[in-house]
Amino acid sequence: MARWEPDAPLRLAAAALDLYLERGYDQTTVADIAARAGVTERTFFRHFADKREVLFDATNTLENAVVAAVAAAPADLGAMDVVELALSEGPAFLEQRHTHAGRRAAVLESTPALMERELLKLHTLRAAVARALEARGVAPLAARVAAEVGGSCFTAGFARWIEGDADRSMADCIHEAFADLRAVTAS
Amino acid sequence: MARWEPDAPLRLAAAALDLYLERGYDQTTVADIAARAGVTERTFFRHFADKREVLFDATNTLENAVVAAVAAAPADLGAMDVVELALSEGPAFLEQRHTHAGRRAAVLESTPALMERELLKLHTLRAAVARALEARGVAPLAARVAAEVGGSCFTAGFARWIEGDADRSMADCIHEAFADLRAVTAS
DNA sequence: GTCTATAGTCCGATAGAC
DNA sequence: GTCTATCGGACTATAGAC
Repeated sequence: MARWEPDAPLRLAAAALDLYLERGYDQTTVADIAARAGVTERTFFRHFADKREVLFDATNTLENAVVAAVAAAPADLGAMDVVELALSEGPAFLEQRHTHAGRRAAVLESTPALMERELLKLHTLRAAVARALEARGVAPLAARVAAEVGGSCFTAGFARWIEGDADRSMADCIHEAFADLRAVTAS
Repeated sequence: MARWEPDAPLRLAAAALDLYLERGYDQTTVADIAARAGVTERTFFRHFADKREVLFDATNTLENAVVAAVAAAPADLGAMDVVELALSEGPAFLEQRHTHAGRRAAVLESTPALMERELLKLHTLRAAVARALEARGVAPLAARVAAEVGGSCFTAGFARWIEGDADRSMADCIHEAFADLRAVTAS
């Protein structure tokens, strides 16, 4: 018999999301989260830097996956196509988590403090994509533009995926956002 | 003789920027800022919601100015041209504050907590621009794309203005960023 | 695991301006 | 009298230090 229940970070993240939804972010204390997960307050801060970061484990994984996908894209693709491919295929591991993503998005939307963190993560994601493009030989300015615009399409497509029903794939929704952009900018 | 020195918010904002530069954001307490401005801690929190907000007074003014400029733009301009005009002419009041803007940007860049807030403000600015465009009759999707892309150009142009010497106008730098975008997306 | 500093809130009191 | 800006102190929670 183990001395502790395993997967404390997982239980903490689940407890935090539940509580943020039930009673709101501000009305939830770290002590509440720790108690529901069956650990002490101190344990929470050992796994997560602060009360916000507990909702962003997948976001950090996402960045690595997308950067890897940029590097692995076929050599003959243009910068914008590389970005579209990386941002639609890279985060494939999220496809299984439609319900979770929706619950998480609901909390973010109603909590400016969490939205701030989300925007910072997306900002560093764009910067990482720009660097990965430059590593492929894309000119710095073009890399930055592609990363910025691609990031916006990712956000828009992801939002559409969450709002829709579970049977539409995230990759489809993101491709659709890129297609919308092309249609609008063509005119 | 008044009971207090006037302009407590101005003195607080100046003291905060100075201290954040001198010893860093984390190493500065609200009590430090209040003491340097000659008021109490309590007064700080009446004027600013939190320790970050003290650097964002101008940002809030900016949003109003840009939204007004969108509404006031000539009726025959396309969405993207309206955005370029509003984001280059709207914030004219910042032209006088090149030095201040540079000092502020230096603090933001080295302080993630402040960068988070900055990104949130830019996010709400984009959303406000999109709404203002829709009010002009621009289709929702096109309005959102124009606001997103325009926001990126504004950020890029503003950064260029800060890095350059004081004699280049902010409006010029922002127009240049829009021109860069057109050049890149044309190919 | 305990202790402590700091952020941020709430209540009330005070004093000048209008 | 009303409005507004200040100050004082007590209080909770976050987050980091020891």
